[in-house]
Amino acid sequence: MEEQNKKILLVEDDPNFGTVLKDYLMMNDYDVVHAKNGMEGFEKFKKDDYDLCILDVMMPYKDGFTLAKEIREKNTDVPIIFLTAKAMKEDVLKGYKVGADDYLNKPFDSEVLLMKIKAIMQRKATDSVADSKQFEFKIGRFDLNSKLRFLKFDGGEPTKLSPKENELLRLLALHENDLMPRELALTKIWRDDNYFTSRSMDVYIAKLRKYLKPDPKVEILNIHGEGFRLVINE
Amino acid sequence: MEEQNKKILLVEDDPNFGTVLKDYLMMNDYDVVHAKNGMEGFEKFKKDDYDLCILDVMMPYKDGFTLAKEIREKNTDVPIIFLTAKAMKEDVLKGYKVGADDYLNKPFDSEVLLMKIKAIMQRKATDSVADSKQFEFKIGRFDLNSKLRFLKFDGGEPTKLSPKENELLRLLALHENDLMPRELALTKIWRDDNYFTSRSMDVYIAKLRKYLKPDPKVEILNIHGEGFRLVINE
DNA sequence: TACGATTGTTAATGTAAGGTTAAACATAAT
DNA sequence: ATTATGTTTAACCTTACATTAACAATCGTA
Repeated sequence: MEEQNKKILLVEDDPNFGTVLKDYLMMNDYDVVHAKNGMEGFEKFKKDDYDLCILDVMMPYKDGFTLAKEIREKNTDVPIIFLTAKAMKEDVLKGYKVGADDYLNKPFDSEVLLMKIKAIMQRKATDSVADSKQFEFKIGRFDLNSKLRFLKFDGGEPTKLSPKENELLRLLALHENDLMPRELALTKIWRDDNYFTSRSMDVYIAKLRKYLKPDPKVEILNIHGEGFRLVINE
Repeated sequence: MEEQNKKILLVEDDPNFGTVLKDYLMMNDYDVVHAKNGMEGFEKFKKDDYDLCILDVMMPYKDGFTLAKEIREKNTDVPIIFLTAKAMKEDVLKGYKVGADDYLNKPFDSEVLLMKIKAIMQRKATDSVADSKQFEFKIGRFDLNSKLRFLKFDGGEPTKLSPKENELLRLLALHENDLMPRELALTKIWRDDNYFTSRSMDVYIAKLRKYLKPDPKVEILNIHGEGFRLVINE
């Protein structure tokens, strides 16, 4: 069987540098789509599935961080590498907050980039495959479609879920009847674990409980100090 | 209950820098073990489980890469961050080859390190492997699920247990029919052995006895001055 | 058997975590 | 700009938990 090449979305406004980098990556057996700015980058991202995004931070109209945020709203898993002009601390911190997997200061050594890409791809490969491609769940009399972000009761009219509602319910469903640790949701969905994100999560738990009320057999239980449990009673 | 802190192995030969870094990490709620060289680092690594290793590259006797290799032989999963004196390409490449998750050039911003650590831990949190069997016990007609913290009698409605109740009953179950020394529970659960914690433990023993009353064959006996015994009579 | 030390048990207290609602804030859509 | 949508923060209340105190019962042994 032939290995499908990994797909990379490269968003870089400098046409020369962008082209060179694209060619270099393609020489190393990656499929590369090159977008010249943030707008275009987002359009291309929506149109296809990528294994990795490489985003320049400094771009006109829409900078890399803003783009990353938009990408994260569509897809919480895709790895992101930032290219920054200089090692600004602010940039780095902002990058990690948006969920960067790595960042690189320009100019950088292309071999180093290659290694970083390899390391990240490897990480993704070893990440539990189980939760990566699961987007449809049966929750008692509900059907959750996590890709389209809606929840159907008895096959009736779907309720639309917000991104956070959706992610949280999906995480709970992935751990059905089992503990879903607070920390897991906070690091995966909120990307930060502090008092406020924790309270925010509680608010979302309350919202989900409301959505799930129509089926009395479905409950979200709390395990004090640990997390929550989505239980389907028989 | 108190969150279990993440454990970090820090191997850094510069005593000043090492101590400062250790303190900084500990201030940010990580448990840090500081080894002063590669040898010591490997010894410490073998003796305990760590969530992350931070290795200085430049060290006498055994450099960071060699150490990383040895660590990788024992454990293919633990994340490793390298600290390098300068951004030498060779180092960076070598680091990734050994399976580094990230690397940082000295001097670096401590906040950046913190973000990197968070990002890595977050990645690992995804794995969430549940070794269920260590958490389930049969105690006479009871079933204790120590992960979800509940106790079922004859498969009926589960009783919720508090963290301390749960831990204590679990310890007793681990020593079923055998002595569970006071001191063990106090050091493992209360992390302190004094008059008050001891009294607190007695209170919890009383609570457990109440929970276990439905099955007359199950008792918690006291061994004066020694500890307690969870007995299942035939 | 008498006394101090240990254990059994219940209740009171203080603090932390969680439940819920609404307002404030932020951002995207129109 | 205005509206709609999504998220965070604030506020207030309830529940859960651990500790401590108080007092009774029991043990071990002098």
